Amino acid sequence: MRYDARDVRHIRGTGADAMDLHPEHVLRPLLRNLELHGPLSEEDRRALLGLPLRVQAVPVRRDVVAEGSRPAQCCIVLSGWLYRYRMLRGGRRQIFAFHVPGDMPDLHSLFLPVMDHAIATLTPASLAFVPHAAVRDLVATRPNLAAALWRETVIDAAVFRAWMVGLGRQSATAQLAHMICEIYRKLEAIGLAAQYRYEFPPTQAELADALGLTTVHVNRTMQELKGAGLIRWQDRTLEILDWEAMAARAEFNPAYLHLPEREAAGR
Amino acid sequence: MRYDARDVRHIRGTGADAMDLHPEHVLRPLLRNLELHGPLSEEDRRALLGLPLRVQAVPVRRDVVAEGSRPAQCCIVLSGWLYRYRMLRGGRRQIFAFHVPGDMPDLHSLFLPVMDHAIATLTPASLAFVPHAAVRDLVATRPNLAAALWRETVIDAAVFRAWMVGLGRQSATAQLAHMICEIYRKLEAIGLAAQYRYEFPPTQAELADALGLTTVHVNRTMQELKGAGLIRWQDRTLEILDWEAMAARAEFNPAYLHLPEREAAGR
DNA sequence: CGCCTAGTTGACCAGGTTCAACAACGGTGG
DNA sequence: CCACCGTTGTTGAACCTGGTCAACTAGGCG
Repeated sequence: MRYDARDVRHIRGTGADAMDLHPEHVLRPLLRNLELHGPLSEEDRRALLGLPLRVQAVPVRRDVVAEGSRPAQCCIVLSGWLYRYRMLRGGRRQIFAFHVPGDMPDLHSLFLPVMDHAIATLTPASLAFVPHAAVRDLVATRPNLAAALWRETVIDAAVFRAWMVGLGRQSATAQLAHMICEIYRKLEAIGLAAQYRYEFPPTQAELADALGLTTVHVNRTMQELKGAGLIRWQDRTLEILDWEAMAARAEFNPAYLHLPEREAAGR
Repeated sequence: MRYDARDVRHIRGTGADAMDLHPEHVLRPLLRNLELHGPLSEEDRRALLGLPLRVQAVPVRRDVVAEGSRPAQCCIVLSGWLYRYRMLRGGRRQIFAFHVPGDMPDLHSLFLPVMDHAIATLTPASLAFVPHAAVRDLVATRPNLAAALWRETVIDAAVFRAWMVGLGRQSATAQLAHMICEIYRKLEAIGLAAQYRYEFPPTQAELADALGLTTVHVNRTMQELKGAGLIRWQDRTLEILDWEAMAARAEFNPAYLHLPEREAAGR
């Protein structure tokens, strides 16, 4: 679990594949995310879809935004997974969040000029970049969109708190189970998972840095969950075999994700 | 470090002392906070000061906002310390943040209808409550104020991330040292601390729940810092005797607090 | 005076780490 | 086509940071 700085390269000039196309459907997951909490007006939706985008394919394990940099744009995940992390002395690393399609992992950079952490690709990913100026315009003129985006940043913080509980006060097993439950609910909400199965690309080393554990212990903890018949995990695909038992072990209460009630009518 | 639910009472009807006065100076610390990153226009400032406030004194160790509640107002800390926390089965507790004068600890409730954690007083405190409707009006009509408040929520999240690093990847000593450094810089920025001294009211049990440790270990860790001549702590007053050594031990880099550069001219 | 809270100390214990070796796999180049 | 190598995952054994339990001290306050 030691990392070399060279291990993660920056995307500039490393084979990133720029694309100029701007199909409206690329923002579908983001829209779905923003509208989880109530539909946007047709005007708001048009304003959002009118944002100037630069779509770019980024290979696996590249820094998209470096710690200490001063971004002039925000990125939107179109496909693939990203993660946010910070490196410490001695190669230690803490991962703060995983991001999936529809997320804007550096929306906060609109307000904080200098990045206090980095963002990198966990898988090959397709990203859309929007200039800060354009987003600033949008939120200054469209209060409802501003509210929807603000809410995204605030939910982000709620997820941080949930992870803090795991890091500070839960056993390795509970914490890992919690993460597995959380990711399922998040993916399910935007239509990227169903029937308790989803693609789960992190390596055990990445999981370890998210959970504050070692790879060795993640391995053993994962085996415990498998052995107890709670999950299956092969070929990057995770299946939750016993949701109730997992949720109980994790003390998982999805309130913090602030998703719409699932029994409510509609989507 | 076991807590009884009855240990923290809700403020309603427990001797909270309502006041109707509305002196403008009560918002001084909040204004100072919002203007750390650039002055507000005279109009924005007036709009902020024009918010309808209900000022209330709250005794120590009372829930101000309960987990699961649906706040219809935000609170502003005028004096005293608050903390945000979540309880788990078996009396475990994780504290997410300490809040000092000038903070709005539940600003996020403007967007998240149900509280996923609680807020309580760490010391007797004086709070100002503002109806959500009034804040909503404010941010809908005054984009610059909206941006300043949004930034507050986003800095909150940055502090969560710093704590996650401590919880996940630092030794007890480093983590405690980090917290001591962080609080000093925060208080200093709003003029509540200077010369490396400040009032530090948390008990060791509260520190333990913030750091993900036990009171016993907090006690020993604190003695280690004292023994090494790095800090002094008596009568709720903390003094950092060797800032450089503390910052080194904590790997403290204040960038995440997003405070103005201290060498820059001005205030 | 008595009680409650906060802090302190010691002895023992355990969850998770460290170190080391190895297996499985996929990609690559000769 | 296969040898080679890097990455990822797996296992065992020893170790250590921080937890648990329990007892005790020191204030503060009614």
